Amino acid sequence: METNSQVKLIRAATPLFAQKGFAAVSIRELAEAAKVNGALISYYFSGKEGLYSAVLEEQFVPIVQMIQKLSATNHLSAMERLTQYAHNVMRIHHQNPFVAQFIHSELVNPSATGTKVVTNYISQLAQLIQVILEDGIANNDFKPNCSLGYATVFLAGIINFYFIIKPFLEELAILSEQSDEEYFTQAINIFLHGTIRRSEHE
Amino acid sequence: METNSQVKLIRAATPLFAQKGFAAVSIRELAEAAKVNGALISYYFSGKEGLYSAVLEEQFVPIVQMIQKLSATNHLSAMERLTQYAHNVMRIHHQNPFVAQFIHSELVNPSATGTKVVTNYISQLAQLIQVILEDGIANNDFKPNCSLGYATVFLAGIINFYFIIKPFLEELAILSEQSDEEYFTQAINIFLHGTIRRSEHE
DNA sequence: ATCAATCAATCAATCGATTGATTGATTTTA
DNA sequence: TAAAATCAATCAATCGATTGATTGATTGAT
Repeated sequence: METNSQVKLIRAATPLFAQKGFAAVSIRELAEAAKVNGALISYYFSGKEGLYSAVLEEQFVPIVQMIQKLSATNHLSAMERLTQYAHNVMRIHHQNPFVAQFIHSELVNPSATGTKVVTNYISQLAQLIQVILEDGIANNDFKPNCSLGYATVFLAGIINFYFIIKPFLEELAILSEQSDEEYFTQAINIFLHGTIRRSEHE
Repeated sequence: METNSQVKLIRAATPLFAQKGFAAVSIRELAEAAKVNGALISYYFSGKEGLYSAVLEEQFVPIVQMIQKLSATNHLSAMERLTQYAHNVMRIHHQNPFVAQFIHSELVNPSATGTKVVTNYISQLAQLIQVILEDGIANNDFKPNCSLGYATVFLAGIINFYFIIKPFLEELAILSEQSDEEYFTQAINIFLHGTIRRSEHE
C-alpha cells in the first residue's frame, strides 16, 4: 500500500461529501470507505470538519489556477477569452467530477468552513468575467446595453447548472449522452447570437 | 392560537430544511422553532422524513399549477409563451423564497423521498419548454439549428441558478438589489438575441 | 554493532452527547 | 365521556471525539 492514510481519507471522502452532504456522512462511514481507522480523521485533520475543509480546498485548486491563467490573456479578444473560459471550465468539471456538487452544496447549504472558500472563488470568477465583458463592450464586440452583472450570472448559470442537472436529464432522455463539448459550443453560440431568427430589425 | 400544530411545523421546517439540509436539522430544532412538542412530528408526519416530504410537496404545488396553466396556452406564440414562463417562474420564486434551495438541494444531494418529486417536476417542465421551442422552430420564430435539449438546459439554468447565487452576488456588490423583473427581461433578451453586436453576417 | 530512547502512525475501546423515535400519562376538544 | 391532541420522560442507536496502548521504524549514545 503506497498511499498514506491522509490521501486515502481525502480520496474516499470526496464522493461521499459531494453526494450526501457534510452532515449526512459519519466519520465511521468515512473511515470504512477509506479502509482506515476512524481515529485518524481527528489525528490528521483534527476532526470531520477539518477533513471536509481539506477536501473542499483540493477541489478549488484547479479553479484558482484557471482564473490566474485566464487573467493573463488580456491580449486576446473578448470572444476568444470567453471561449477559452468555457473550455477550461469544461475541462475542470471533466477532471473533477464532484466540483460542481461541492460548489452548489455550499451555495445552497453554506457551511461555516466552505463559505469563505466559495465566496472567494465566486468573487474572483465574477470579476474575471466582468473584465472580459467590459473589454468586449469597449471594443464594440458586445452590445453596450447588456448589464454586466446579469450577463455574468448568465454565463455562470449556463455552465454550472449544466453539470448539476445533466445526470437527471440523461436519465429522462432529454439529453442524449453526447460530449460536453457540444453543449458548450451551443451554449456560447446562444449566449452570443441568441435563439431567435433574424426576421426583424434590431 | 389559530394555526394547528401541523401547519406550525411545516411553516417552521421549511426555512430550516431549505437552508441547512435534511440531515443537518434535528427534530428538537424543528419542534423548538415551531414551538411544538417534538413528539408531534411522529404523531402527524410519522417521522422527520415525513415532515420533510410534506414540506417538499408543498413547495412544488405552485410549480405544477404553473405547468398546467402554461400547457393550455398553445394558442400564443412561442415567444409569448416563453415570456409568460419566465414571469411565472419569477413569481413563484418570489412567493416561495425557498423553492430554489429545495430543488437544488435535491439535485445535488438526492434524498430517498425527494428524488421522485423533483424528477417528476423536471420531466414535466423540460417537456413543456421543449414543446414551446419546437413550436417556435416550426413557425420560423427560432433558429432551426438550436438543439432542443441544450436550449432547455440553458433556459432552466439561467432562471434557476439566478436565485441560488443571488444572495452571494448581492453581498459581493456584483448584483445591485434591483428587481428580479429586470433580470428576467434581460435574460429573455439575451436568450433570444444574444450579446454580440450585429457587425457580421449570419 | 548493540541497546535504549524516541517518534509518528495506527489501533481497539470507550467517552459523553445527541440523534430519531416511542411510551404512557395528561390535557383539550367535541 | 370518548376521541383527539399534547406533553414530559425515556428508549436504543448513533454521533464525533478522545483515550491509552501498541506497532515499527528511526535516532543517538556507547
